[in-house]
Amino acid sequence: MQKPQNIKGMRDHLPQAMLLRQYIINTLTVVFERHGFEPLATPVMEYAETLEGKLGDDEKLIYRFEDHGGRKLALRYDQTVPLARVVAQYAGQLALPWRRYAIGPSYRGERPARGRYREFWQADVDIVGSASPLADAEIVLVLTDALAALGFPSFTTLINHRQVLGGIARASGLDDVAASGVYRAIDKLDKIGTDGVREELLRSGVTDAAATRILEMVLLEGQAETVLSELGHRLQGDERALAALTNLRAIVAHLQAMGVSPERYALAPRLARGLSYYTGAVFETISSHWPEGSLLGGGRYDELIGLFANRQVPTVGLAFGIDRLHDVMEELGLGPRLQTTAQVFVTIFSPEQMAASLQLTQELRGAGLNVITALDADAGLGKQFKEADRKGIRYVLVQGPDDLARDEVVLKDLGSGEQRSVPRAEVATTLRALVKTTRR
RNA sequence: GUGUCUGUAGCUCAAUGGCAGAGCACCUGACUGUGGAUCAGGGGGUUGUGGGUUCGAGCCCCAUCAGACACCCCA
Repeated sequence: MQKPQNIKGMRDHLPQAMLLRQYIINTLTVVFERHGFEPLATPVMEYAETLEGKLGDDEKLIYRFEDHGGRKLALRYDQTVPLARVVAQYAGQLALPWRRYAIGPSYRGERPARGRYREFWQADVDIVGSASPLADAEIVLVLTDALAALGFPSFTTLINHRQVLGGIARASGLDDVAASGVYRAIDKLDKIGTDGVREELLRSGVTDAAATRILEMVLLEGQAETVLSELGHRLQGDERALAALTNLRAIVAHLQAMGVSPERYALAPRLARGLSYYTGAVFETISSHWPEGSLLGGGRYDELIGLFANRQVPTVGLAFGIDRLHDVMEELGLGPRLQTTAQVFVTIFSPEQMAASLQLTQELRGAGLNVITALDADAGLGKQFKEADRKGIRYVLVQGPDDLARDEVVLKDLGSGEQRSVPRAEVATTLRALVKTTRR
């Protein structure tokens, strides 16, 4: 027999982990739908051609293979390119602007590391068919509400614009080729510090004077308005960069109007982001509890859908990393600590009482409780209590001959060790009240 | 993709190139119409896998698979 083993970078999620993952997914779904986003699902496989030519260097990470008919296929690399395909394919059926969300797995053939897997889940939200900065602001609002709903105590969404980066490169006298090295260098600011970035800039052929100018702009921090006006001074004469600043100013104004706390976002000229399809504003949310990388990232990509459709469809969106959210929440103790789905364990006193126990069980299920029974009518109560305890089920019911005669049920709380007799007719309401206060 | 390290029971780890072990967990029993605690017993291993060196390999060498870390990049 072959040794049971996972494929590199692919993980199993056992029940306890799945319960937290499902909580995350459910919470995100509720928040997304509260903002009117609609669900979309697409296959994990696409024609390789669909995914190629959209990602730049990252394409080497795409899983490619042939099916039995020799078709060249690929596993999706993210949920954004499939969205672009869908928008082009169902153009007549979708009323734009369209807010959609998608939660599912994507695949990248990277070397696995902490918070980085070959199969990973993302929760995407996108607003398709709107170039308004209000759409950009709405995406930031949704992510802020979502992380708050999950209970994150501190996080900051960094906001930048592709044309601010472009302006910084141009102001330093760099062509587009040299610029990509600059973006990569400044994106590492938080990691390698000012001196590290300067070193890397010089190494990629930037002059000392240019490096100083770049660093001056990249290091700008503080109130969004201050950063924007400082950048405005330094990027004077660069039409595209100034337009980007106007755009960012509008986004910030909308965020203020929406009531998003100024602590939750920051203008960050250093934010570069990798995916080559971004054209406008870019976002990334960081948490001090997760120094290794971002919890989510996104931005505006006004040209991607045009690669599939005959027209430009401006779109802005972002993707949560479910696996990273999960890891951080586990470390911080956020979310419910559920061990199992069952809330109540109904014992079977003996074969004679089995029917009564099964009937009680169904009744409780009908009342909306999650209930399991023992499967062995001959097992002693001790064994059944132990099963409930090990499963982490808090409430155990016993219905022996004496209880049946009195039309009562014994309810034991394994958390406190206390037990009491409850009239049979009141068991469901009693349990529902208990479960309501103890759950979560 | 590059580099470094790791892999022994379900888990955490021992074992100088010389008989593969401990603690916890698990199973059975003792005790009450009842879990945790205590006591008594028990089951568990092709040392990730495949080769090689050696009288002899968990230990040394090669390959491979998986994991961790740092680059690279990113969710």
